[in-house]
Amino acid sequence: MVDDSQAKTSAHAVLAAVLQVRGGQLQALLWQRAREPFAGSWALPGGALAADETLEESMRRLLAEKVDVREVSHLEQLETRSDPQRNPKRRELATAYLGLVPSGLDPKVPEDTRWHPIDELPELAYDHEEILLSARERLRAKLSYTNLGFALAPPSFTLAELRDLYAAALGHPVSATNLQRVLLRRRLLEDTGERRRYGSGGGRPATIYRFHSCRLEITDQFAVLRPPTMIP
Amino acid sequence: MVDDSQAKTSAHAVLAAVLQVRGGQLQALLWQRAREPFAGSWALPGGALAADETLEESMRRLLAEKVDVREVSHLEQLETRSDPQRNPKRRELATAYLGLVPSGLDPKVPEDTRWHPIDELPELAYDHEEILLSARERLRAKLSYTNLGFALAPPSFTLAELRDLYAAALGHPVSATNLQRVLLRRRLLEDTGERRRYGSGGGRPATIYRFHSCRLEITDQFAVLRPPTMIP
DNA sequence: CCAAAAGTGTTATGCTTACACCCATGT
DNA sequence: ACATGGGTGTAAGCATAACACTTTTGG
Repeated sequence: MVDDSQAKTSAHAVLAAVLQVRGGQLQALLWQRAREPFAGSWALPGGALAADETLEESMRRLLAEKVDVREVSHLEQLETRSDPQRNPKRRELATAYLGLVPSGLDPKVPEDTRWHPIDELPELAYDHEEILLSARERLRAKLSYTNLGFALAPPSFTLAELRDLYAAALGHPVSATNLQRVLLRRRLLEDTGERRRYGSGGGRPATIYRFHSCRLEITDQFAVLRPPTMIP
Repeated sequence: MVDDSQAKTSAHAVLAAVLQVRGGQLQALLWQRAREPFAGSWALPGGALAADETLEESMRRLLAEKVDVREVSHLEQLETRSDPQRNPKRRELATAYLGLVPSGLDPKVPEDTRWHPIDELPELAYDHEEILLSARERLRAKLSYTNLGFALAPPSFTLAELRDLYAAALGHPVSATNLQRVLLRRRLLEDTGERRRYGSGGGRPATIYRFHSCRLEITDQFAVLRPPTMIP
């Protein structure tokens, strides 16, 4: 039971699926392993949990070696992987996180580290491909029912830009018209009052928006089976 | 200087928030601690992860000491807790699971173990109250957009019975009329062809239904920002 | 015939998509 | 003027909530 004075111990790693929309594609931050096991394969950033850290503190510390942590706009725990075979060298649990970096930033990364479009992944080490794909699922779901878009977008943006971010993350075309209506109705977006002209060629200047809040909020409480309305 | 490539190790526990609707209330399975720390407080069932198990295998093994595991209709990972202070005696990570037991069963449980209505919890040990409440949130959300009801319901049931289960789990009144429409539209329920009469007194015999599937399925793909319909 | 419980019909509402149309700007 | 992209108006579709009404049983 819990009080077994004999504490079982095991190595514990943290891993991050760090995602960013770059060049119109959803991309993941990966580093290439030089040593066995999985030499040559690509891996998620991460490392070992230290003695007096929480998992999230550990994740932020380790991520700092790859990207400027201040540039990570959102970090949330995904799942803890525990297959005894997942690491061929030793028993190791790994807790995976989803990290997001706003579009437009280009953090300096180490030599062995690169962004990879999530649709054309190289050979990945361990169970990292599964983790990456489940991170993408989580992102897609939360884009629909929370304000998580703030974590993909720069501080301010036009609707066309935001539409491209959503389309890249969701993997399907998104209509700027309808995106605007949904996000305004939910009061996720604010008009900054500014306007921006597109590069060359004509066109009406676009309204520049920002997200009203940059903390995760559930904005579309699951519609179904909601409590009865109390207004008589 | 310590070689950092050596794996950090820490004790790892698994914990289950086991929920069941009994007597019209959502209840949680808890056992009362006899020893320090938290002697007298109530705790979630769980224990230490063994060397060659996955977390889920470990969870099922430890749960078997409390309830017949065959009676657990659903088990899913929630979250891994890692606050270094969460266990005052030693550093310990804990991975929490949500377990569900169908209504109507009454598994034999040990002396120190009892069901508690989740609305009137006793003093709980460690961070177990937080875990329990987040388990309830997860259950409530998934009842709305998946077929998870199968895990709360007996093999067959009338709509009035199912309505009571949903109401207990969701914590608000549910209309049998509308529940029927939603679940039939989504093809979650099947008519068994049988009918059942209520105890004494009149009343039309109710149709007996069963869930079409007893594996978790997402039935209400988040409505918003879905891909454009391809039908011209 | 009446009470009780189950189930169906109907309407209203709200959110979303689709698409046509109008607006503002550069060349 | 006209091309280009931004934004609004509007209608249609669909799922759900609310509630009245019908059906089926027992007494």
